[in-house]
Amino acid sequence: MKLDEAKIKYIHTWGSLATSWGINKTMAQVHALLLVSTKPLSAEDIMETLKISRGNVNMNVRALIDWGIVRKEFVVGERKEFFVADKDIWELFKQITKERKKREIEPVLKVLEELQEIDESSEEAEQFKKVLSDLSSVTTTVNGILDKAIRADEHWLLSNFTKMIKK
Amino acid sequence: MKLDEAKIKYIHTWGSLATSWGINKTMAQVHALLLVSTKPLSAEDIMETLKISRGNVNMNVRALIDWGIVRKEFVVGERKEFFVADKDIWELFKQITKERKKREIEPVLKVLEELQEIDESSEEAEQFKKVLSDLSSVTTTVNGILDKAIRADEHWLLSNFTKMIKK
DNA sequence: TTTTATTTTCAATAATTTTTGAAAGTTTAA
DNA sequence: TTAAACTTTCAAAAATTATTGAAAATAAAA
Repeated sequence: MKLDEAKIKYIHTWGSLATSWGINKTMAQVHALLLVSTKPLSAEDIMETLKISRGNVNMNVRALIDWGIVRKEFVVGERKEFFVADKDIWELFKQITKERKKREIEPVLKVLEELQEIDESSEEAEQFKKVLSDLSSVTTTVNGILDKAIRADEHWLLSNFTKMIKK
Repeated sequence: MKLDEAKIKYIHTWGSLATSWGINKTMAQVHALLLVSTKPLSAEDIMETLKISRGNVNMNVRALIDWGIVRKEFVVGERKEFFVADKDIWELFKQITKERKKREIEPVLKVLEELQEIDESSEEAEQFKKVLSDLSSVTTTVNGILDKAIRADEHWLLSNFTKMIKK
């Protein structure tokens, strides 16, 4: 396979995969494009490569900046803005995990807690409370594990974690 | 809060949350309904409670069965089918993890591998291959951790895992 | 200043995904 | 068999989500 062909294929594949994780396709493609680019790209560059409008580029680039996985970069002698994605994949993984935790797991926990306040003690009410409390318990545990992963360093994850888990 | 009110709130909240994980809202609501129901429910029951059409119930119930988190159950003296969701939340977590791994993580790994076959060795090509190999590496590691989690038992996760991770 | 370059916004439009509901298919009972 | 009870399918409609593009806003240069 030729390099440019592979890059395009990667960008498009990443976009499709994103959909199943509830992530906008174009947002994933913009990130993929920046990730495999050797130099900072302007809004025009992104528009041309992905064949999307200026407004769309603007919205998605800002969403990526908001997620903390893309940043603006100034290029000497250029007035317009350029964008880059950090090439450190472990950092990327940590950042995405951190954001999804905050945006999606923590709100779940909050709702589950609220719901447990039921002033009823029938058999049925108890069963419902048990389901909620089990949901909280598993979610809290997963949340805790992700916290540790975020604080860990790459080497630790890749070697020790795997070994420890094996048991 | 009153029990029925809390159940309805739980069902609706779960539906909204599902959207951000790329899961159909109604599918999540049907599952939530079955999870907090004390008895098996028929298609009619689900239609009435969630105010959705017969076709919609059928599609989503079958999707849930396909995910392995809902099953048919026969009720004596009744001709039609009834459905139940397993109340074991740890099992539910494991089953969902298993399915998402198979449906979403493993295809990513496959694509990443394919893409690495580039017959070019420029500086740029090497950098691209590095990104792909790092993506593979992190994804493989996560996949492995999830494998262990699936094989583990609840008690192990809730106590030991958390302690081990703390280090 | 004023002009020019660039970014942002957002209503309108397009694309995608979900839902409906009626017809076709299947199963059980009479 | 035939009829009734129930389930499945799927094209059309509705709902949701994403995208466009031109106008407004902002920032830098003349």
